[in-house]
Amino acid sequence: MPRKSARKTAGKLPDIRAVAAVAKVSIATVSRTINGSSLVSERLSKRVWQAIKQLNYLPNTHARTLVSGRSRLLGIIVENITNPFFPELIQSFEEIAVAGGYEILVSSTNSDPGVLAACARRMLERKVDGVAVMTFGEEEPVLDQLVHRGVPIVLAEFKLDDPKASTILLDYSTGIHAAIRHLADLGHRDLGFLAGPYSLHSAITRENDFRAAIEAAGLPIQKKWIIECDHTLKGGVAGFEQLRKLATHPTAIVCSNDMTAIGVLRAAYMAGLRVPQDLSVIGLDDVDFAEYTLPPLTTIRLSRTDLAHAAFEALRTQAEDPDNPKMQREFLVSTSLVVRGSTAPPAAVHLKG
Amino acid sequence: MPRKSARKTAGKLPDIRAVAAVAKVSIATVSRTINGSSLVSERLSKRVWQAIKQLNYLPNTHARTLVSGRSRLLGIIVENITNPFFPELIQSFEEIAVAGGYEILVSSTNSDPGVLAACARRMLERKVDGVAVMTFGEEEPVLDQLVHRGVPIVLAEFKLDDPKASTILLDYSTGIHAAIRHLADLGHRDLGFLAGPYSLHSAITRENDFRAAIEAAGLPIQKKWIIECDHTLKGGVAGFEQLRKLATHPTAIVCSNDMTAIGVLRAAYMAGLRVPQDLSVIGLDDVDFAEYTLPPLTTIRLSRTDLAHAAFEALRTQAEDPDNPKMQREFLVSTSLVVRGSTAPPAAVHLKG
DNA sequence: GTGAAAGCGCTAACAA
DNA sequence: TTGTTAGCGCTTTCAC
Repeated sequence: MPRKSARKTAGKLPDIRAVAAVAKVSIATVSRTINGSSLVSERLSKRVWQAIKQLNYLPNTHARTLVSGRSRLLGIIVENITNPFFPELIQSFEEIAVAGGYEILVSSTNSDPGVLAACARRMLERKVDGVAVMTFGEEEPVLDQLVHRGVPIVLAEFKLDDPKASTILLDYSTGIHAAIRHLADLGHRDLGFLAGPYSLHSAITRENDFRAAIEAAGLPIQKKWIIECDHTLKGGVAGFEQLRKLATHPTAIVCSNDMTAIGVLRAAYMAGLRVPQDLSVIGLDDVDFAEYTLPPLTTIRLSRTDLAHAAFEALRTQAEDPDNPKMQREFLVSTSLVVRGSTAPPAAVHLKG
Repeated sequence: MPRKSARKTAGKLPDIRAVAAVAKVSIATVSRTINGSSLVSERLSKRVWQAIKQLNYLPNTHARTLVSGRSRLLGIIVENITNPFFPELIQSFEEIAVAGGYEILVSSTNSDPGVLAACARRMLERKVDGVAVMTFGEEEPVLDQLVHRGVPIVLAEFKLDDPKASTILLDYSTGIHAAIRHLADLGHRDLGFLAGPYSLHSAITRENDFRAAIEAAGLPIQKKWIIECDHTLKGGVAGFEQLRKLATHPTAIVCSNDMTAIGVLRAAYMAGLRVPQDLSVIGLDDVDFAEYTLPPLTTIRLSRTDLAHAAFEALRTQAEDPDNPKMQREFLVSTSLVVRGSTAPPAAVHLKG
């Protein structure tokens, strides 16, 4: 038996040449067929597809990327995959990207700039066609790396003056105003706010919108009732306890995200306070979980699907149509109030326990 | 100005040739330096690293993969990224993989075999060095694709007779026995079990271990108190409601996972039942969340870190040392009981509400 | 419409 | 120890 044949049967995966041989065409025709070029006659195209099926051929993306310069890989960097908001976002992003013919590379930074830089570097090595930076802050140093190499990026809540960078603006204001109005209508006047870590743009924007909404509602702002937390369950517990130590207490607490709110629910329970009778609580995000807390959480919904769509769209247009002069570079995602069981009219007992 | 220089300044990324030119060595030496070959003299190595830094050079992984045949990419396919268990697993897996010089490709199938097949195909195209299939069931059809192409895989709770396939056995038994003993010691005799979907190996194993533990504790098994749910919050609620409709009720419910248990907590609350006074509840997984439910959930811990470690180790050894005859192909991850606030001695009122 | 051939950026075998 | 060179599997001119 000739050597060549022996080697073939020995398990080498079929390549484009093998397909070409079986279909009795050139490798160029195989390539064109796979890539849907209109220049291939139906007759040959049919033969090629048949050969592909017969050999169970899978194109090698690395070879493809090497010559075409496009990897069809999109990076998504999130702040903390352990916060349910992000898996839900990743899930949407993956679905949309895969439907669009892309693969995704996921990284979670835990708000560590070093980790973030390493992620960016790895994504650069993998020649991603774009990166969605969903860290909501601390991204500036990394941006340079990415932008400098001409990789399209999309950021949340942060504008960058570079043609390759897009921004998704989050309109928290609508949802937060609705929340404050809801509370005011219920009769609350004393509102606290458990903020996210100030290192995040989102945390700052949310707090500002809270303050603006309070003023718009004609209510007083109590600075000591605005406390920086860290967007985690534990942080929510800690924030609540800090609030409790004060001489006076709010009758309702708005939280910068759902995790914080769920932490508050827990801490209030431990302190013997009933939600919503003794204390009203509002979250932000509307993670899947929010519907199942005790009591079900009233919260401000931020659609992961919308966010994922905007991120993908921004990246796709940048990657596939980079020279379009009137490309959309700003996207807006809105928020809305979802009323559930954690809000009610205020009672006499305020955080007293 | 010569054309070449103009082109360079025009933004082409530095390649290995550029580094070689700056360092005044051959490209082979650059390659050796990057790959830590011991054959490079310190003098040249230093020059090369300096040139790399100066040019801000990043090796092209696709070119590397193409010639070396190794992508340093590991796939991880999970059942449902929306179940907090999985993000925590992915997080661990990513950390370990990155530390080991690998990148990961994440996919979530939502228990859809079609999606799973598509994932596997995409991973094959990307030439992953291995795949961790953490779907706990329904993986057989896909296995063929992967195994047939010689890609190392690691499965949870499913043995495959192929030299490239490893298995992680989960010892639920220890944790479940401890849980039943805990309940028995508290005085419970009437125990229910909300199972996972029977399409998952894990669900079946867990239920079997529950039955075995009940018998071992000398307690009666009530078949009607064993109900198939689906490992989701909603499923937990539904399972509880089904249980409530029965003529008699268990005083304690063990759940196949934490999501189910949290659903039960929610449903019990809605039904006016107090946990743990009126009903004891035990989960399985010990997701981060479990500590923050109301009341904090007593649960059987399954370490994500251990699981991630085992998966990575299995894949790494298969990828890097495939011919080692005495390679470990079975790994064991254990479970243990974590007692928190959702269990207490039984009261007279049983699920009556 | 189709094919031949030139690389994409890198590793590894072989020479020196 | 270092350099030269032949591809890895594919896309994309450029001829025909």
